[in-house]
Amino acid sequence: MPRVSAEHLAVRRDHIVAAALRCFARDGFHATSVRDVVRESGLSAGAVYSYFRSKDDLVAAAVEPVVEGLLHAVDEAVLDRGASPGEVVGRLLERIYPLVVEGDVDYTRIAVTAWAEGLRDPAVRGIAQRTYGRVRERLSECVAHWRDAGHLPNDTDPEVLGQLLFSVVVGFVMQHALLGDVDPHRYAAAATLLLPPAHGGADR
Amino acid sequence: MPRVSAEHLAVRRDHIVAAALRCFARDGFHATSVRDVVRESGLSAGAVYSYFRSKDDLVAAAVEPVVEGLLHAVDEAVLDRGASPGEVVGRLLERIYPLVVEGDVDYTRIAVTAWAEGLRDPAVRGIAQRTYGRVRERLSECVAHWRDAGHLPNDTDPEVLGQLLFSVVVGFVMQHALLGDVDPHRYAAAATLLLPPAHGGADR
Amino acid sequence: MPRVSAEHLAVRRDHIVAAALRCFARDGFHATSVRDVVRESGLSAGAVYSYFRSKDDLVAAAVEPVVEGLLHAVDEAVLDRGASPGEVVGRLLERIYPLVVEGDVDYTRIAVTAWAEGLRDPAVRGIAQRTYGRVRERLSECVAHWRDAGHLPNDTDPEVLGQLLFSVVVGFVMQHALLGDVDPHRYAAAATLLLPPAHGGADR
Amino acid sequence: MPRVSAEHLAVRRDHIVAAALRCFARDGFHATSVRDVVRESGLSAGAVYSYFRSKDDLVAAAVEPVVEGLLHAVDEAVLDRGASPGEVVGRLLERIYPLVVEGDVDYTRIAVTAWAEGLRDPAVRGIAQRTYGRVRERLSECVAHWRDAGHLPNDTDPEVLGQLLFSVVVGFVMQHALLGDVDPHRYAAAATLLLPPAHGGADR
DNA sequence: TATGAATGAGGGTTCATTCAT
DNA sequence: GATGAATGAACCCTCATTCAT
Repeated sequence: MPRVSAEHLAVRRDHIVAAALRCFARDGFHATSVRDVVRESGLSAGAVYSYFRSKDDLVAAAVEPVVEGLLHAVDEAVLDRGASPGEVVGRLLERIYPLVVEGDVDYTRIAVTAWAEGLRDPAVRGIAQRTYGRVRERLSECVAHWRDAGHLPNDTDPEVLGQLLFSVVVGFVMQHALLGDVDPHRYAAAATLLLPPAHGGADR
Repeated sequence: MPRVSAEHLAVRRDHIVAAALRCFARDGFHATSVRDVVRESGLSAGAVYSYFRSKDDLVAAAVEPVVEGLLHAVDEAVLDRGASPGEVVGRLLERIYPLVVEGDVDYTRIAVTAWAEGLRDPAVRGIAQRTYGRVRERLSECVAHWRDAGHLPNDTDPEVLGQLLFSVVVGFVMQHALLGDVDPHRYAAAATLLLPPAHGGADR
Repeated sequence: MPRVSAEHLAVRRDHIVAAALRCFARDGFHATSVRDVVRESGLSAGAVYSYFRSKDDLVAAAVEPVVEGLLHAVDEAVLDRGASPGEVVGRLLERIYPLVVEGDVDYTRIAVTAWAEGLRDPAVRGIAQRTYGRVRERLSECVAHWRDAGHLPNDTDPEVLGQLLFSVVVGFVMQHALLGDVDPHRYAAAATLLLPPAHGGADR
Repeated sequence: MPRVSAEHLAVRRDHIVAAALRCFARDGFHATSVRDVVRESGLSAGAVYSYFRSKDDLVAAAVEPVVEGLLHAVDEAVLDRGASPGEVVGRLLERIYPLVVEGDVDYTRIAVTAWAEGLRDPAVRGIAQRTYGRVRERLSECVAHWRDAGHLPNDTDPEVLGQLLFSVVVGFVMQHALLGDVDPHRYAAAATLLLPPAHGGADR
C-alpha cells in the first residue's frame, strides 16, 4: 500500500495513537504491552514500529495531545482578566472535563499513569514539568492580577497560590481517575468560590 | 509451636516491606522487579515469597502503611474542632511532610505510583478508595462544623468542599513527587488561609 | 520487447551488487539487512527484490564476482609455465591485492564472511567449492610441472601441495581481514621463495 | 535446585557451552538463535541466561576453549627447538586435528564463524588478535632459531615467515571446514617439508 | 527451613518479504 | 514498473514464580 498520501500516514498514526490511548487508559503504560496496542489497532507489530520508534515514543505521542489540551484549556480559561482565580479554575475544569471523558478514553487515567511514568522517564517528566509549569504560571499570573485588583493582601504570594490552585485541578483528575466519585460540575462550582472578591473590594 | 517467634516474623516482614519501599520509591512498582527487592532486602527469593504470596501482595503491603500514615495524620489534624478547614489541611500537610520525606524513601513518589497502580489493581484501588475516602470524610466533617459555626453559607456542600480540600493534599504530593519545586511550609501556610473565618463571625 | 534495455537491467543489477558489497564488507552478511542494502543503493525494496529473489540470492550474487576475480588472477599468474609454484603464488597475491582493497570495499572481508556463510548456505558453499577447487587445481598443475621439471622429488603429491599453496592465499586473506597487519608485498615476496628450484637442478 | 555445589554450576555451564558449540558448528553464530541453544541444551531460556549474560557472552565462552586449545598445541609443538619450522607446523596440525574434530563438533567450523564474527565484534576480534598473534610469534621465533642454526639466509624475515607458516594452519582450517576434502595427515606431512634443513648443514 | 537454580511465558523490537497502489 | 507500507514470525532477553535440595 505504498505511495500513499501524507494524509493517509497521519490518519494511520492517529489511529495507532487512539488505540494506544484506549489501552493506556485501561491498563496504564507499563501493563500495556506493545502487543496489546497492536491488537487494539488491528495492525501489525511492524506497522506500529514504522510509525513509532519505540514504546516510549508511543507513550510520548499519546501523552502529547493530552497535555496540549490542558494547555489550550488554561489559555482560554485565563482570557477573562476580570475573573477571580477560583472562577478561572472552575472554568478550566468545565473546559477540560468534556475533553477528558469524551469518547472511549478517560484522560484522567492517562494523566495519572503519566505522572507515575514521569517519576522514572525523564522525557515524560520533562513534558510534565514544562506543561504543568506553564499552567501554574498562568494561574499565578491570575492570582497576581487579582491581588493587584485589591482582592488579596499585598503580601500574597502568587507562586504558592498558583501551586494551590493547580492542586485543585490535579486533585480533581486524581479523584476522578482513582476514586471515581467526583461530580465535575459541583466540584467546579465549589472551585469557583475560591479566593472570592474582597467584599467591599476594588472590583466594584 | 513455631520455630521463630511471631515477632521475629513481623520484623522480617517489615524488613522486606522497607526494602520494597526503597525500590518502589526509586523506580515505581512496575520497573521494580521482585529480584530487585530480593537484592535490596538481602534475603532470598524464597524468603520473600514466604511472606508475600505475589508481587501484587507486596505492593499492597507497601502501600498500606503509607496511606495509614495519612489517615493517622488527618485524625490528629482534625482533633482541634475549632480550627478552620484550611488550618486543618495546613496542619495535615505539616504533619505528613516529615513522614513523607523522612529517611531514604520519598513517600510522595510511592503515592503517585500507587495511584497509577490503583487504576488496574483492585486491591490497591480498594486501599486507596477506603483510605482516601476516610480522609475526605474527616475533611468534610470539618467543613460541616465550620459551616455550622457560621463561617460558611448554610447551603455549603461539605462533601464537595472535602474533595476540594483533599485535592490540596493530593496536589502537593503530586507536585512534590513530579515537579519537585513545592516548598512544603509556604504551601501549608497558603492552605491555612482557605475558607477563613467569616469576618464579623457568623454567616449573616 | 522490454521497456528497458537488457543493458540497463545489468547496470541496475551491478549497482545493487556494488551497494550490497559495501554493506557486506562493512558488517558481514548477517548483520546487513536488506533494508541496509536498499538504503545504500538508493532504490526501493521492491526494486531490489525484482533483481534478486531473496537475500541469499543477493549474497550469492555478491560473492560470485569476488571469487571470479580470484579465478581470473590465478589463470594469469599461472601462465608462465617456467615459474616456480612459489612465484606463481607470489604473483597471484600481488595481482589480487589491488583488486582486493581497491575502492571502498575490502574484499578480504567479503571473503571471510563468505566462508562463514558457506558453512550453511549450500549455494555459497557451491560457489566456494567450485572456484577454490579450480584455484587449487591450477596450483596443483603448477606443482606437477615443477616436479616434472626436476625441482621436486618424483613422489611429490601435487594435490596436497596445491592445498598448501592455496593456504598461503587463504591465510593472507584471513590475516588481512581479521588481524590487519600483513604487508602484502613482503608477504608475497616470502611466498615466492617457497619450493625453490633444485640447486644443481634440471632447469638449467 | 538451589544450593548446588560450585562443581554442579561448572558442569551446567560446560553443558550449555557444549550445546552452543554443537549449534555454532552446525549453523554459525548468527544463524544460531538462543532458542536453538536452549533447545539443544535441554534447559530453559532463563537457565541459559543465568549462566551467560547475553548471546555474545555465550559466543565468547564458546570461542575461548577453541583458541586456548590452539595456544596450548602451539606451545607443545614448539618445544623441540631442533625441529624445522615446517616440522613444528606439521606437529601443530597433527596435534590440533584430534581436538578439532573430536566428538560431535568440528571446531574448524567454529573457527571460520569466529573469523567472520571478529570482523564486526571487537571482543571476538580481540581474542583472535591476541591468540593468533601469539601463535605467529611462536612460529616466528621458530623461524629465527632455524635461521640462526644456519638453515636459512641471514636476511630471512622471521615475522613474515611466521605469517606464512600460520597461513598453513589457517588454510587447513578453512579448507577443512568449507571444502571438506583435506586429508589432515597428508597435509601435515607436506607442511613438514617446508623450510627444510640446508643440505650441507649451515649456510656456509 | 531457607535457598536460589530453574522455568517458560511474555517483554520490546527487527526482519525478509509481499503486494496494493 | 516501481514503490514502500504492511506483515507476522522470530529475534534476544527478563520476569514472577516454583520447588528440589
